[in-house]
Amino acid sequence: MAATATREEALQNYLLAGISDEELERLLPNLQLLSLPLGQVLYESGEKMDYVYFPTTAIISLLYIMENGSSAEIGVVGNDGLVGIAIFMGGDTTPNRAVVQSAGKTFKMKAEMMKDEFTRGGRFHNLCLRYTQALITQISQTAVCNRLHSVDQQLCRWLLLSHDRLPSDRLIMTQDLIANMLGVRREGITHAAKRLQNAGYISYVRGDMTILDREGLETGVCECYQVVRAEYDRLLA
Amino acid sequence: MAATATREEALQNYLLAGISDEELERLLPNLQLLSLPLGQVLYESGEKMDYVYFPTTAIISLLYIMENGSSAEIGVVGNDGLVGIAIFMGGDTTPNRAVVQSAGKTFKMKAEMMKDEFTRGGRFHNLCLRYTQALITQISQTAVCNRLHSVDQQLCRWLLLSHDRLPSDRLIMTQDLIANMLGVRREGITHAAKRLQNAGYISYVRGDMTILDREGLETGVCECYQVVRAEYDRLLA
DNA sequence: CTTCGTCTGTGCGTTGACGCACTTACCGGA
DNA sequence: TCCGGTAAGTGCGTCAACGCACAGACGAAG
Repeated sequence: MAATATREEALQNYLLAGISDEELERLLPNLQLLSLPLGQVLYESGEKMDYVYFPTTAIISLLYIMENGSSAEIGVVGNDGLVGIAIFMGGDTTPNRAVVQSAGKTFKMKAEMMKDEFTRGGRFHNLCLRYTQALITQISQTAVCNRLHSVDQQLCRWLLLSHDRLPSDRLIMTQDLIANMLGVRREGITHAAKRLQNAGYISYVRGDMTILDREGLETGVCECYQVVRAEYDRLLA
Repeated sequence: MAATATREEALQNYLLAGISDEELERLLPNLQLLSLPLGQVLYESGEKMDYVYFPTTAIISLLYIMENGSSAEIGVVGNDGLVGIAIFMGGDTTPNRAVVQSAGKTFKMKAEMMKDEFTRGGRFHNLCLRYTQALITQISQTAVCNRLHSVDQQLCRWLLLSHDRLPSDRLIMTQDLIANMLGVRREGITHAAKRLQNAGYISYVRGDMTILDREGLETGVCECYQVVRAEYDRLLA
């Protein structure tokens, strides 16, 4: 199930690919590769984080769960980043749930090892902070988008954010789950997805969605997507 | 206009109050106290940040401005924190505008000095990161609240967040400005504010609002406020 | 005291999203 | 091959928020 990482595998994660050789050598023996099934919960809200995760092909969704059970996504993490920033930011926990949105592989590393390496300073320290700033932009833009834009636009944004982090064009995900992520009705997603399918941008059957025309999706998205994309490119180049 | 800081003045900002004596001694000669008028812009979106600000009695709002001119607040900063996290996070800029929401005083410090002190590690470094995590929670909860809650609830949240950072119970702010912050219609604020005034929680005339009954406001707010409050208390105790 | 500009209040038609109920379509297992 | 469960489609009434238009109401300047 869990195996020590090779260099090539590790480089699939952009953060691990961006640090110095010396740092990577130190981390490699502590990185375990594992497969995550759809729906698995990595952290529960308020729960102490024992591991930090560096996804390669998996996508992780950060959700806030309301007391009444409804939920809304605040951000998404793929091979562009890491799950568990609270470990090095000093809070140890966050009031969010981290759940696997798309099955795939990820590295995990003990929280203590993460803290040690972060404390050394160096490229790893700086890159983690830059990534955190990019994530802040994503969360901020989610807030703005939730306030000002239609479900149609938000679905486009969500599909594009997912596609950026996906190893292929296929996304295994029911409309019901997407609705929970976006914090809207399932029927709202049905309508929006249907429009996108009629336009030829996507196709789907029973929880199996394929992105057919990325550029088409980009014509339907609000500016929020591009703002986030540009910040990720700028900060993690 | 700008004067070097005394120790007592500096302690009005919680971050400055939380660092070691040695660190504070180093910073004091570089802190300038100044008064900020309502509406002043500290940073423009994408603009290089030359200074970091540690508010004492002023309140700063972080806004995203859409291409079409509409806007939405993503977070608010008072004497509990600092404006300009991008300086030490490594990005130097953010796609947000920082604007004075409530006139008052703040310290400012050169970005280079901020980076130097941050790089030393120590309490200051850790406290800045913990503050950043608290801010992330605030932004996240703004996203959730924008998605799931009514204008009435959001106005209560906004008033409580402001009140927490205010030196008195008075808030100089028109309904039109509040609407721009929350990204809703001015009329929506009129209705919500009227209900709160009828309930005896607030009173206002032409841009001069007074909080009369904090506990009353807390009965009308969603859980988002308490989540953010608890994280600030936990992380910055 | 009057005037002008700004802030607040109100009405009304529109709309996007919601809640609910139900149907249709598809898949896998018995 | 049938059947049960799940995913997706649809209709309809409701509601919160929107856009717009306009009417007070207040305050400072002349």
